[in-house]
Amino acid sequence: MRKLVKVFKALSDTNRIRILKMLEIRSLCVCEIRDILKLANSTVSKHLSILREAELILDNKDGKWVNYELNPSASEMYVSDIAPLISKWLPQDETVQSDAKRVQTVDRNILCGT
Amino acid sequence: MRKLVKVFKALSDTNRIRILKMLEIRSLCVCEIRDILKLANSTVSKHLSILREAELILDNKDGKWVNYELNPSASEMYVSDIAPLISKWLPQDETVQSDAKRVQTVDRNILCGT
DNA sequence: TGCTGATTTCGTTATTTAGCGAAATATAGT
DNA sequence: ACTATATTTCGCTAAATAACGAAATCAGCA
Repeated sequence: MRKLVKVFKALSDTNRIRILKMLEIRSLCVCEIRDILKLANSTVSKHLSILREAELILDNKDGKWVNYELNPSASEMYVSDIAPLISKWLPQDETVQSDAKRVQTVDRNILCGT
Repeated sequence: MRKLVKVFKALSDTNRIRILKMLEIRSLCVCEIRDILKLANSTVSKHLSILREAELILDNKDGKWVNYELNPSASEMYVSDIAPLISKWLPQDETVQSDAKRVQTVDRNILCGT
């Protein structure tokens, strides 16, 4: 029960839903997400830790970057069960669609180091 | 998106999950739920209004009682999509099981009027 | 080692939420 | 109309949450 509620809490925030939808496209680092969501780094990092605590995503260190990706383990709920539902319930959400475009073009090497 | 987040928020509370699981068994009034959850009437009423706002449940007036039931409309997410997932993710949760027993025996005519 | 840059943690603030009891509302029966 | 009772609304408090900036951490590189 505790786990279930933790997952739903993780899902009950617009920015975290946007992050999950973006990670469906490809894995991203904190500063790429920060640039798209227009939030402070620390805020994005907190959202990511909430999603990680709920075991919805994984983090992979790659040098100075941390790549976040959807948790692919079959035993986890999100990818197998929830993600299709969110897609079903969010048909053509404008924000999600514009985020998706940004994900295609965003480049961590240009973004960061500001 | 707003609707989606509202549904997840409604689902991200242990007492509200318990209420939904109980309503899968039969419709209940506020005081029956209050007796099982051991919360104040006003608190239960608030939880029910959150679930109703998310369109997960419906209320039917029946004299002085208000019967709450799962929203059966096929277009609504909970019954068709979420409820099966919760059942899958909450196999044999102790609290849910003991709530289910209480639902069988609880009687509004005895409970209320204290 | 020391520097730079990406990320996380810490401390703070404003908002939201869960809970309660008391007061208000609504309905059934006298 | 009056009373009893089920439910909702209101006002409040305590705890949780989202956001930020500053400070700390961590990895690569000179």
